[in-house]
Amino acid sequence: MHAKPSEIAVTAWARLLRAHQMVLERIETELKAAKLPPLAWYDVLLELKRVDSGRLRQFELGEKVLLSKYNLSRLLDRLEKEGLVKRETCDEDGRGAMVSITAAGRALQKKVWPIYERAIGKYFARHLSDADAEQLTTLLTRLTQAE
Amino acid sequence: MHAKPSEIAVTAWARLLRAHQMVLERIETELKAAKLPPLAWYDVLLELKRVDSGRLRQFELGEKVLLSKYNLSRLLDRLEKEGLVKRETCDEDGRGAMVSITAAGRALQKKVWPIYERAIGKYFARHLSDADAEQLTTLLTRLTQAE
DNA sequence: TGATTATGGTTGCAAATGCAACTACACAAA
DNA sequence: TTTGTGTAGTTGCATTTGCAACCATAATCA
Repeated sequence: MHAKPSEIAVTAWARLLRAHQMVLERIETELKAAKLPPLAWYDVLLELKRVDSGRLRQFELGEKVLLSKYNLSRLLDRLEKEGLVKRETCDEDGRGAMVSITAAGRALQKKVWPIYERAIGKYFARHLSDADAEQLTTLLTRLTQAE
Repeated sequence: MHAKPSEIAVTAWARLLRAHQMVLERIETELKAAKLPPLAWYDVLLELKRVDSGRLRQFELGEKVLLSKYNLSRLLDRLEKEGLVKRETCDEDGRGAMVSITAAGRALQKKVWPIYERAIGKYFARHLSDADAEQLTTLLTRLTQAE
């Protein structure tokens, strides 16, 4: 059974929704103005770049970027069409696909980051001290802990 | 000019994205399981219900729920088709539309709330003390301040 | 082994979203 | 009055999302 949330908590949730919407919308607008692709593209490229091999099983990638599998499937279609990632069959698992980042993908990630970073500064970080940010991280991390 | 955000801040932003995605997805799933409409519907109904008159100019509503005008326009089409809101022409401004909540709209809002509330408890509030929630509210509110 | 169930991934179709262009009215200036 | 500019809201079209059904392989178990 789950207790009714306190009013305070409900307010916090409402604020989370609004803050997210507002900041994200501004950042996306900034990217668009710079003729860059949407954040989801960046997100995928970053997760791939982060691993040494530059490759992930599609479902692992999906877990990292929190996308439904059909959504990810089609996002990868688009990225692949642009030559940013490559899909290969997976040797260990006949069902699976390995997704790897290409040189063009790495290049795009590098190109987007400064603009994205600036936007994070402008619409998010500017309003928070480092101590604030740390606290926020702590609180939010609690929400994503399993169960 | 805007300073580069600190690493701490970037981490906080990343966590905000993930926490939002995760919690929202769970809550929406809960609503769907209860055969209820998506949160956006609730959001609109709630804002209308909140004002004494039960009526708002469409653009005011848009500001509250942070929806682009075309998106709101079509969301209202759907709500109106379901008899949850009513659009009337605005006497004071010939361009404008007044949106008012109907009895059915109020009823739906009332019906959704307990399920939504429970879900907030289960996927959000449960992880936070009241003090946490209050802090979170403070931090997030800073982000949505004008400028 | 063979039958069943679970997992990884894709796809057809319907609904929702984003963009840009549009209508209609309001307000201001000349 | 006319002319120009800004604001409220809608709409056509292309893209993206969501759902449900699907295919293929893996894993489980009798």
